[in-house]
Amino acid sequence: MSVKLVKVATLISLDKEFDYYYFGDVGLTPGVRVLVDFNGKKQVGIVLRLKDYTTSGNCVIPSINVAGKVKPLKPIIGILDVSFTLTVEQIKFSEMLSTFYSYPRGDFLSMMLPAYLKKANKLEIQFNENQDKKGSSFSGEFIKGSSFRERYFMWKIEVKKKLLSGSVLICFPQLSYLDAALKVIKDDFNCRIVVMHSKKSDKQIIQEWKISREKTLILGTRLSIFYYPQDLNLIIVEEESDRCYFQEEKPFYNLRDIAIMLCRVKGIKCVLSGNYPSLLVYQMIKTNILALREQKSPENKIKVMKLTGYSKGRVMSPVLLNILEKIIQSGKKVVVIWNKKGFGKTAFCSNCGYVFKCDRCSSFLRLSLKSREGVCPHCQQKVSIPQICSKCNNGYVKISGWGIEKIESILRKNFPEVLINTWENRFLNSQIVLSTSEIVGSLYEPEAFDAGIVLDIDGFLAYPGYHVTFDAFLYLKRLECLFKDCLYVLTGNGDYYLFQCLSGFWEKFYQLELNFRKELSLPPFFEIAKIILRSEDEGLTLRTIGNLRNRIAVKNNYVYGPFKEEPFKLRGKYRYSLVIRSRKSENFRESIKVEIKNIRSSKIQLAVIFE
DNA sequence: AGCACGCCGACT
DNA sequence: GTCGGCGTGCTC
Repeated sequence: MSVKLVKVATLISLDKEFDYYYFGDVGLTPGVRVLVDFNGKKQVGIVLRLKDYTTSGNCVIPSINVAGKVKPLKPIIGILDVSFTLTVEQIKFSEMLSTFYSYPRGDFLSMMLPAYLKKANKLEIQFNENQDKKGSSFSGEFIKGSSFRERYFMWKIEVKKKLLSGSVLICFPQLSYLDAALKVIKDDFNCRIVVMHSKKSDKQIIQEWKISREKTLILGTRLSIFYYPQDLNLIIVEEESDRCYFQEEKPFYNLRDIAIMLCRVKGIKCVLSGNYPSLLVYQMIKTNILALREQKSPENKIKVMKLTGYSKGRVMSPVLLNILEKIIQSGKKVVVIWNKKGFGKTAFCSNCGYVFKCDRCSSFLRLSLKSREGVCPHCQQKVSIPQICSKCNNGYVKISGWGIEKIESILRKNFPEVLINTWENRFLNSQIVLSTSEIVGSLYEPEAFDAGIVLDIDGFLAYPGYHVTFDAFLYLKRLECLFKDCLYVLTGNGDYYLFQCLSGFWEKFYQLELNFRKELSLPPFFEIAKIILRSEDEGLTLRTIGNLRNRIAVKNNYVYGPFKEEPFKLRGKYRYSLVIRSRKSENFRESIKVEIKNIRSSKIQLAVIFE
């Protein structure tokens, strides 16, 4: 029996490894979870490496030198795995991620373990050998198709082939997409299918983790990549351009980047799939890092309707009514898209001007005229809207602005014979349906609507931020796929370059947008970090972000803010943001992370968006 | 991540 | 004087 020196990684936010000792030869290999006494507490750690301990002098208890002092080592308290939890490759990969994102390895190891395995629970699975399968070589491609079904038929054969000798991971940006896709996919495969996402309980996740260690088709959201099995053979990233793939909380990763990195490590294929690529992926296509496989889209379905004169700025314009009239007369069905639920935008007292709001958030309520009630879209809190103002007891409460219910009621007056409903209350035979942008998620699989009319794209474009134009392009292009005949886009800014690029050769828009980004020193040519601090104490938040701003401004000339983040108050927390711009450099992200490390007050929460 | 230690301002 | 918030450093 020999004494082993065991190098252990903790699951806390640290890169350091700690030494423990262990008497014996069996049961310990890299990747095994062990229980150790860490800082007086029992903690789960991962064995990184083992060494034979050679006694120096006549010490019986193994010890090490820490800063010149000899410290006795603590023993490994227990071994939690029958074989191992992480493979050697996975440990190495956590180190790669740690380097790439300049964030401690412990955070990535922690992502790789299901919650159940982070606690001192035994894992009784016997894995054969800790040897990772490697593919022959990395390759990447972008598959461009207008609907999920279309893209699916382009990569389905590949998935079937790869499943014969390993596992395949298909990632989705949101749960609703995953659910819709599962319906399409599930009957085509007779292998094991596992679904992985954060809405599942810890118990469900560990269950799925256990059965997905080999030859499994895994469908999941962004976290699922951290649970990849060692026989992973192919990764598909659906709707690669979706912003949901970026995690705004530490350790700040983007699933698309990790997917490509992992495929490189394993020498397997990575398929990015989507309606349109992100700007970054477009550049990767242009530089031949990714191949492009494109389903030639059918004829263009977007019609830009310029609003001028009387119609400009109006929701109920003659242009809208004319289009509806034509569609209804031809016996077709149409969806009108307006991005505000409820009856109106604000409820306020016509006497004292008091605006009714949720007391935890500063955003607009979803206002119902019938129940005279407002529901907060963020925290679901209900606010009653009285007839007479409850603040001044003297003045009618008015509901102003436009919501889909108001549009619905006015259209009913204009088209009394037509069946008009909101999206939630639609019937199979509804002729006009009023919907918010929720239609994009729920109609991942197109339904039987002939036409769509987008009413509020000008409102969308008015939102501050350099990427609204690009986002609007992706949004309209996604909507375009949902309708059989036509998508009408009503705008008062018909000369804006976005509207010139919605039909014809799609790369034209990418070229123009990239030119603007280059001229204005914006991503993907420059880097941007947006830091958002939030806490219940507004003064503290502002002070902290002010200090942060000053510290960053010493080294970086391009610091903007603090800004009030919209919504400013969210679930009782006040939000301020900073925007930092920098030339592309290796250490930009790292320098930001160094600065935000100091914000560790339990009161203040932090989000960072890197672009 | 927690937790201890130590510094500095507010307050009976 | 001392209580407590919070910045800093450490964990084998």
